[in-house]
Amino acid sequence: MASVSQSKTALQSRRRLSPDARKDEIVSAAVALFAENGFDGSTRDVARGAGITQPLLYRYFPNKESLIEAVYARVFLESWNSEWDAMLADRSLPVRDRFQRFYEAYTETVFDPVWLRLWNFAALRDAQIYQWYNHVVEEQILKPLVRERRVELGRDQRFQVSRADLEVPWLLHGGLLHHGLRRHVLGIDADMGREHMIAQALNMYFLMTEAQAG
Amino acid sequence: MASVSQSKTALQSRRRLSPDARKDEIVSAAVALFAENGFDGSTRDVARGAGITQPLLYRYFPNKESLIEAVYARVFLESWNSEWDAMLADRSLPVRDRFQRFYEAYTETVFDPVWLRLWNFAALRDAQIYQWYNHVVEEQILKPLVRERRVELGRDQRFQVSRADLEVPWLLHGGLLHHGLRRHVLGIDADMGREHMIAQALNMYFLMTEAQAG
DNA sequence: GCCGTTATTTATCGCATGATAATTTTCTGG
DNA sequence: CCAGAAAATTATCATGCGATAAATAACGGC
Repeated sequence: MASVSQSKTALQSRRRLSPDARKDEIVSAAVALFAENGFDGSTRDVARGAGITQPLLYRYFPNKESLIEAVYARVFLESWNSEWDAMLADRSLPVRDRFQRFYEAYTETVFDPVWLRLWNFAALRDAQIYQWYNHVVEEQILKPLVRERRVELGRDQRFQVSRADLEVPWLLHGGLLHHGLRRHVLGIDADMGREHMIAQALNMYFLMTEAQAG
Repeated sequence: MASVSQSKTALQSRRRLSPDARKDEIVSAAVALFAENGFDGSTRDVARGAGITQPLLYRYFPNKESLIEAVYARVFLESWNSEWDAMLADRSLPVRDRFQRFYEAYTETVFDPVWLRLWNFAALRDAQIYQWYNHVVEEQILKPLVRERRVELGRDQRFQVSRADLEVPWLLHGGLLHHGLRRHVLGIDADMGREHMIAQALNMYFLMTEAQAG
């Protein structure tokens, strides 16, 4: 019955992919499953999602932990868009506009339920990745915000950005992230308020820095 | 060997507690374990923490899910301190002072690693408890903030507090919670900045409402 | 078109899990 | 002080888990 064997091929996906392609599919399945069920999701369910048998997974990852690390890499390491750096540095626009645009793009990535859930699961099980990503946020987003705002206000730029300078930016950045989770868990409709929430956060920062300057 | 039986009694805790007391001990053990390992922590580990055997747990809870619900009740339902309502309503103090005090007390409870971790675990597995608690925060904290601030500014109090009025309060409240998690996961030292962070958040709200008023 | 490399599957292990039934032990009321 | 209610333990089951070894089958190069 060649037809059976063919329909079988058609149904249970093509076998014998290149190692790289197979690995990618496994990671994709793991991302989806772990985002839903947390990192305690089983390797059998990952395999089912990838359309393969469970032991094959162990040809590509020596153990479950290394699969989890691959998920981290896919979702967190690769989530930073290199265009964003240019956006934040573009002094042809006012700081407020730059960061409004940036945060609209950034939250489009970061408010994705998959990203949000994995982020929270990861924070609860692995302090290291949380620490690393917070460092990235601080260096790539919050410190540039403080610096660019100083430039705009014509203030002395010789001083480094201090811990105290970052308190308010962290408060607002955290508030936005919290809003993302809230709106996902509560099922808040579509985009209602995302841009506006960002605008409010920036409003407060600009009001605050203005008050300090004057 | 009566002495052996006695030392045994001393070591492995007294048997035959009253049902209520035993139940409380089980829930306490579950709170500690689930906060650390998430709700996938095993019933055997809960039992070990409570100093009992695992099947006994099933005399007090028909299944694991009902134990989890008991943990929710212990940590979330019972976490609201009734004195707080009085604090927020006490018009002998300026709104800013009232909420500064309140948030210092509130974050003392809510920045407890056990509370923070369980809260995040719960949000990821059970939208309902998250929804319920967010409603409590909105009704008990954020709406009172908006209303009392209106009174202080002598503005029209006939209008209900709208979704838009709550955007900024939510942003700041979320920012504070985020700060709590951050400081726990990153192991930030002691109380450094907690009061100051609260003051900053309130500063921004008051600046914002002042600007809108003027 | 076969042949060997290797991607993939089948079979299986040891262990941990949630849950149940039967047994034992402890405390209390008469 | 002892009898019985019930608190607690021991023994056990079925299932699901991460992981490994052996068998099979698909594809590329000659």
